[in-house]
Amino acid sequence: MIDITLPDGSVRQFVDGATGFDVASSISEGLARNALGVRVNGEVRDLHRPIGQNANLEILTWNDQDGKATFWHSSAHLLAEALEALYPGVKLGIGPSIENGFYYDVDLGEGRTISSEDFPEIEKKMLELAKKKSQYERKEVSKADAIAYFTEKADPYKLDLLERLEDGSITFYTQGDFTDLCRGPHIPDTSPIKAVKLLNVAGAYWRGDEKNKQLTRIYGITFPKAKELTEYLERLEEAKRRDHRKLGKELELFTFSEKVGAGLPLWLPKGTLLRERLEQFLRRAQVKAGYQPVVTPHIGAKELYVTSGHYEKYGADSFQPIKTPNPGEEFFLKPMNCPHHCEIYKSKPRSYRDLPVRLAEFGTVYRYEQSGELHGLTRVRGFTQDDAHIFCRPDQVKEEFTKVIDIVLYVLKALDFPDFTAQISLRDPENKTKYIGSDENWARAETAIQEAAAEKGLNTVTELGEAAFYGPKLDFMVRDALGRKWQLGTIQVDYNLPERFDLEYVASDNSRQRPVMIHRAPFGSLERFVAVLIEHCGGNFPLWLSPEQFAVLPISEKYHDYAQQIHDTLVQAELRGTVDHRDEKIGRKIRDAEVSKVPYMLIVGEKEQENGIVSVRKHGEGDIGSMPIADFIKSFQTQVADMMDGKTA
RNA sequence: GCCGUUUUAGCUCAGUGGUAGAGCACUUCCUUGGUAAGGAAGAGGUCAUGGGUUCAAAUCCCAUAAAUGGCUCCA
Repeated sequence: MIDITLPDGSVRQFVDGATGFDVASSISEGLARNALGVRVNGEVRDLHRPIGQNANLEILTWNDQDGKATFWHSSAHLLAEALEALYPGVKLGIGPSIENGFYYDVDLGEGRTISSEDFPEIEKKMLELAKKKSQYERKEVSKADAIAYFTEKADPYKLDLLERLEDGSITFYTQGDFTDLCRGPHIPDTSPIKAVKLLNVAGAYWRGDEKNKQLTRIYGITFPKAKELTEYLERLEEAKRRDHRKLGKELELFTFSEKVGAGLPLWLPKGTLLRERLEQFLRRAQVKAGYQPVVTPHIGAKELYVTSGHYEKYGADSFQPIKTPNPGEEFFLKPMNCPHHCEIYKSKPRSYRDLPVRLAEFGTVYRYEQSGELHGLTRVRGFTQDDAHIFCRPDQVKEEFTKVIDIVLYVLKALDFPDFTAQISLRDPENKTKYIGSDENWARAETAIQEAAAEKGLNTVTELGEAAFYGPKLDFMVRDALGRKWQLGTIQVDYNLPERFDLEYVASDNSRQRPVMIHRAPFGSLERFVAVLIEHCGGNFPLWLSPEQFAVLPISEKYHDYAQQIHDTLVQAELRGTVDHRDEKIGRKIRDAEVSKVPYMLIVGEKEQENGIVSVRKHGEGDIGSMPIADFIKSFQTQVADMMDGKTA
């Protein structure tokens, strides 16, 4: 008999050959029906594989991320089965599950292609195969047998994979007429796959190496219920509607010009208002947190980057040097602000009493990103970091880290990103030599980060080996309104630059000590942040950020003077907005203001002019009644203050 | 950077080897209208750029650029 411990802590006994399915059945018939797999002591396995030992066991269903992954991985096999049926001789690469769905890399052979026009036929085939309720059967095979099988099948990619696998660890999975080399696990049979949608076809190199042959990658997603597929497709549509590239154009926030150059955004007046509001917001918070604003040039002499080490590492892949009439003199566009800030630190001797020194700059930097990487505002070649560098003593790292976390949390709250996690990136403990800085300092900083994050109650994920070579870091990953993940703010400890720039402070014992440097950017970059914000709020910005907070809409030109008067009063109260002077009917003016997502429309005609009031219409909600202008201002300001948590106007 | 796709008016997009199209936006006029599109007229294009094939190219071919979906990359 084996003892099975369930997630609620209860322990049940089963016969030796018992499977996850038996455990699920003993709990409830419904659970057994919906079970897709099991997690045995943390390892995801097939539902029908004997457990074979005492274990902590969890039944995985569609509601579990690992359950979904298993479902999608099994769907990838189903796709492969369908492709083999429809495209005889197709060679298969790999077919994993991904965050939303799965893909399979295939080699169709010379002259054959698949396009989205072929999807319906493949989808139909998949559904037809799924209905057969074929079991996914696991079989352990010897390496020799496996090689024989795929040699027979003439599948070079599977043979390539097999070369790297050890005998004794090889398993095959078979469903219907299809057998694949696969570690598993899989769902019990194909029947729960009820809704299938192939999404995309793209090229991908075998093993991600461009020297290898390019395979056709087919992306798809499946669901146990047709309704869920419909909802998923609706979410994709919504994401398209919210695409910052589309909204950026429609709301006149930013543009690109081929003449100016790829990846170099031009901020339009409304986008600039938005961006400046964000800057101002953070600048105020930073002043309160003891930061000192600085300004540094957009270029730096080559020597600066030789010292920082960036010349050696990135020089050849960057924008190339700017030459001067003076032979041999070279400047680089700055790819980051840190070296300049190091030089500011060095501008005078620093005492331990002076630390921490916190230098902040909205610094515009230029990086020559690969042409295929450019994407709207999220990946550009010129962008502005909300950068700051904190130079502190090693014993201050934790406190400084905590304070930076406070700023990031403040930003996320004010901008309405309630759902986020923090990723702590530490050294790879197996490979300490590839990192710069003393073991002691690393240990200290890593502990400091973990403690600071824990004390702030952050929901964290720790990744070993993800640290930069120069120090550990903490990245904030937000989830937007559509549930997509974005990396935004970052906090990084740096032991490298203080060393390279020979930064020092005089300690209490008059010795020279090395400060620790902390890089941090709560937004990451203004470009990227604005892009994420646009998609998060679908262009309906928080009131305090909205480039155009109100539009005064006169009923006819007889009320233009009164409308202008209202506008001027609001501008005096530091609200931003316009008067719609066009010779159009009120319905038209309202429609246009709604489309451009203006939060408040103030309609003025005879009635308003006589009584000295405005009729207020709220975006997306409609008429909310008439009031004196002072009342409107007051309610407006209260709303803004609430959003900012009363800390900033 | 690599592979695929795309590029026609300010925007969104039709279109065909033989005189360049629509809707919206824009300009002017009519209309002075009360909570999501009033009417009419007009103006606007080297069909991304450069080559080639052809009697004839926006259309077919090649190159370049940019955008886009992926891959690789991201100090």
